[in-house]
Amino acid sequence: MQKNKTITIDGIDKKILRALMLDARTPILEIARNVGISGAAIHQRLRKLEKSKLISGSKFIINPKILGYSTLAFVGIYLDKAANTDEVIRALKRIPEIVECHFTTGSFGIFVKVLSLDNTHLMHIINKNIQTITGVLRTESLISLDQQIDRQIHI
Amino acid sequence: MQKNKTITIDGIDKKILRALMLDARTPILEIARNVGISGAAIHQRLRKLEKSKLISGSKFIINPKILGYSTLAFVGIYLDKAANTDEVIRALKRIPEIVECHFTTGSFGIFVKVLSLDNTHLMHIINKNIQTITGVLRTESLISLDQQIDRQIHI
DNA sequence: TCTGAAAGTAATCATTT
DNA sequence: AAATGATTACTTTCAGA
Repeated sequence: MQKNKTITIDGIDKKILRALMLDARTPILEIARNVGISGAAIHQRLRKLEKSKLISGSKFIINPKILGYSTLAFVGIYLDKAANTDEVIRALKRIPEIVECHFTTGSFGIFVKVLSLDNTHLMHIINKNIQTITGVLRTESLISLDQQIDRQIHI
Repeated sequence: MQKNKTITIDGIDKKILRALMLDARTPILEIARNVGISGAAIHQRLRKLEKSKLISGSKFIINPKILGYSTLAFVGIYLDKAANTDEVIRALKRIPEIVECHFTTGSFGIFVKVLSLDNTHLMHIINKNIQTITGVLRTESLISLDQQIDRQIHI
């Protein structure tokens, strides 16, 4: 168990975070001008926020559609009572189209988010890659026809 | 409908993308040294990748746990046949704890991802904020006990 | 598509409040 | 603890190969 110290963030921290949550390459000096302190001060605040682990990193966001990945699906995976869950997770990690994987409450044990080229490709991933894992009983799919919201927690 | 031109990316583009997908503030010159071309050339390639929309932006990633958001849940929302879906989506956008929202195939019409402080808070969001929207019949929740995979499409 | 040079910006550090 | 100005390293743009 990790003990995460709580942190107090003021209005300046919020402005810094809001700018960088939208665009990780927002110029520091632009933020500095907006909040009225020096670039070096913004930097020190960023280091503090990173140290507190409130900022867990930064990423360039890739648009999967440009690579032909047009189908997004959620797949619930029902596991055998005797299934070795660690083994199942390890097998799921080896499927690159799986971008999220959760242990969940409810009827299925594992819930994954899958990016695929099309429905045929999705079917292949489910039938050939997921269903063949030892311990997997059956799956239930939900295809996202359109995503309306994609954001982070509000600060 | 948006027409996205397909793009050819070579090994250098892949190296650039892989570095920046892991850390959006990786120095361009560090990448330049790794791949053996100038910083200016990396820059031009980045502009090409942005223009193609393969790169759809960059973000600082906030760790919700540090802000006390320890419960992640997926909620399936069943809609009335007569529901005004645009109205429902608009109402969902006003709930800041909803970070993803999808129109989906299958029994429920809408599927959302919710970040909440704890189970009590989640219950409040479902009962007071989601169930009260006109057109919403009932909901079905799935709580993520542990997330094992969180990544982007493999390049 | 690449390079090297020039101008602007980021990151670090010693120092001050 | 949080800010600043100076210094070094990096990013960005541009003319030209």
